[in-house]
Amino acid sequence: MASTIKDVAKLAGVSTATVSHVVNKTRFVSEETTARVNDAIESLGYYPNMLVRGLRGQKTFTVGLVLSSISNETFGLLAESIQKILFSSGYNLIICNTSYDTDIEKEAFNTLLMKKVDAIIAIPSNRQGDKLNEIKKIGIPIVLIDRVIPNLLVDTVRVDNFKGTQEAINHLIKLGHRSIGYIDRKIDQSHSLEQKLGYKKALEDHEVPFDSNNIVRADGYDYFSGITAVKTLVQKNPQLTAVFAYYDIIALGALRGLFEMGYRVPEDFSIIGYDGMPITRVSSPRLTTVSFPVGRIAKCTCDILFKRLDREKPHQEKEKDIVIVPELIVRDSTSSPRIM
Amino acid sequence: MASTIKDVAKLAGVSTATVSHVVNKTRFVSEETTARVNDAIESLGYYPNMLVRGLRGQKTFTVGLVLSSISNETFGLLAESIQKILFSSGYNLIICNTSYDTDIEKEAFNTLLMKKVDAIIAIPSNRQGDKLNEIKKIGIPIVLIDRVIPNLLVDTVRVDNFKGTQEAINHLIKLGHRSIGYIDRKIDQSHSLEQKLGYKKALEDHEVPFDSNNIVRADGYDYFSGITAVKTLVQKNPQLTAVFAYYDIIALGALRGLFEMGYRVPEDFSIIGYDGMPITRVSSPRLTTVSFPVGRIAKCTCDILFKRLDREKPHQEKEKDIVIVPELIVRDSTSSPRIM
DNA sequence: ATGAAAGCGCTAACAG
DNA sequence: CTGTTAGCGCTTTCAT
Repeated sequence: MASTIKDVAKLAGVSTATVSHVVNKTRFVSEETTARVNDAIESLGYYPNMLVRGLRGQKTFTVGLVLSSISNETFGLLAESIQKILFSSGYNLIICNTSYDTDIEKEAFNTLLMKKVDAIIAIPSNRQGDKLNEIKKIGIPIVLIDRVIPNLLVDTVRVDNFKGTQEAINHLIKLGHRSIGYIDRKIDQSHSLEQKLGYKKALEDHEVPFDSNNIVRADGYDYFSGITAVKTLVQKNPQLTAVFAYYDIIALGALRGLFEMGYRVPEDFSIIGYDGMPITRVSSPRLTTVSFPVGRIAKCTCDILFKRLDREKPHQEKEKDIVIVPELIVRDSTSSPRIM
Repeated sequence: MASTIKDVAKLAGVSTATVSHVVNKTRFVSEETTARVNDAIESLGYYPNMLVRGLRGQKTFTVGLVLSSISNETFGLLAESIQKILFSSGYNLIICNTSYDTDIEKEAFNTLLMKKVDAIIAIPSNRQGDKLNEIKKIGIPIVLIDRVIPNLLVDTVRVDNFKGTQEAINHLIKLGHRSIGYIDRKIDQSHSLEQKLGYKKALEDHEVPFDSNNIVRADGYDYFSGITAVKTLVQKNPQLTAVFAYYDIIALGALRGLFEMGYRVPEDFSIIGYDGMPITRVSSPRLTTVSFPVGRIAKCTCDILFKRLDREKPHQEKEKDIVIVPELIVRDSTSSPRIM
């Protein structure tokens, strides 16, 4: 039912070559012929097939994005920023949610390869080294966001989670906290390991002894996991006066958990989250957090991508490793501890 | 650099037909040959080109999704649900954010047509009737979510926003409120008009006079627009004791605005939002709202899609019009008004 | 100023 | 059990 270049050519009484040239303005066609062709296009509802175009001319103008979950507000914002930038340059985005499942993730990469995307952007799990290396060998540009994978040399835009967390903990220590809990990710990822290192460094710098009992792992990535985690933590260590969570949603859960346990925040307990999600402005008290600079990340990522996509020899250049330093956003969930 | 079926055929010493049949298991190939082909595939890193496959066999296994903004948590959740269902059936999703811009929206539809998607899912603005009619004529299945467009007969999965809002207002009236503000959308859309009708009906049923002064429009679709809107509204009408907002984020802004004006919620003022976003569980007080049943919507949408995509004559069947009734979620932002 | 035709990667009908 | 080949929609030389 959808019409093709042939239909247009026939109706306009010209060759397919002429139609092609009218559509792409790629060589001169007389005004009269152009008009006839355009009329035919209009009346047939002809839309050129970009996929076939990519067959000869290489590019498909499609980019794949692989991440765990787009309903995570931060990732949603990031995906949206990237999509907008790409779209305004004529590219489309195929988004694949992996739901934190390594098999789905691998399948996602495979599908994108079969869809012949021009490039892949990923926030992958750390088990995907082999697949990513394979993709790199095939010659598809890849940009990793906020992840570092051992033995994999690809373009990377990452957030300095070490510094981000360090600053957050510094803030707590300066306020007078000495017993600072830490809610960690269920399964280690490069970014969460960086965070933990930042936590340790801040303690060390201020000669606060590190105590592994102050660390718990949240069961999941949602609000309720945060509630459970903070309760476990505080029951184990009643002397804690503050807690850092690796992710805002978990921190908001912790806020709720503490509320349910009868603590007031920030009077009795301080909380810091991580990612600077818009939602943290809405909680009560508003959450102190560390920004995940979505806009800058999207921009850097697309800049790298465009460079790789435009050049003849996209792999001549050395791999980029852009590091973005996040900022501490101090709000109302942190204050000095009460004198006991 | 990416290898093709020819490369594989050459390396395995067979014809391209054989490779194709091995890949698609579409006719018997001897064990030995199969092994040779698979070895070649492996060592070349061959990924079949799905786009070209679609050239002959019709389908591209790609579906387009057009909506205003995927960073809206509700839409993010919806996009994610849809993506997951489609992916598990072998389809990919191209997501286009329109940023509430009609021109971008039109461009998005055009691009999807050129990408030869098998179907389009959209939550469009109400100005897109012509374009959608054109798409329908071309023969691409379309499913509209939560929007009704005049003079356009296509499959639709919609939420009964009339009933949803009616119930919300009923709830307020039963609590004893008589002076109920209404924060409306900046620009009318079918769903917001339905909401307003539900508001009016509830008032009418309880013989509460309708007063157009109780309605304001929020400037934008964000938190801060909610703050401004509620302030305008309350300054104009100090006798109000409750307010309904067409969208949770606006309601959360209203919550903040009232707080800044010195009102306590729900003691001095009741608020109801709309969409049942996860974020509404986190505010303080937790927001009473009307659920937008994302899971059911995604399921229905994909069911319709699969039916259209599987049949030989996908347009024989009559257009579906599925209506989903949302539920009122009563939480802590509503209570009886104080006796003046 | 325009057309004819080869070829991109793949599938499927036909041939053997 | 496997190969040959036409053709899908389009671009791009080459020709006129």
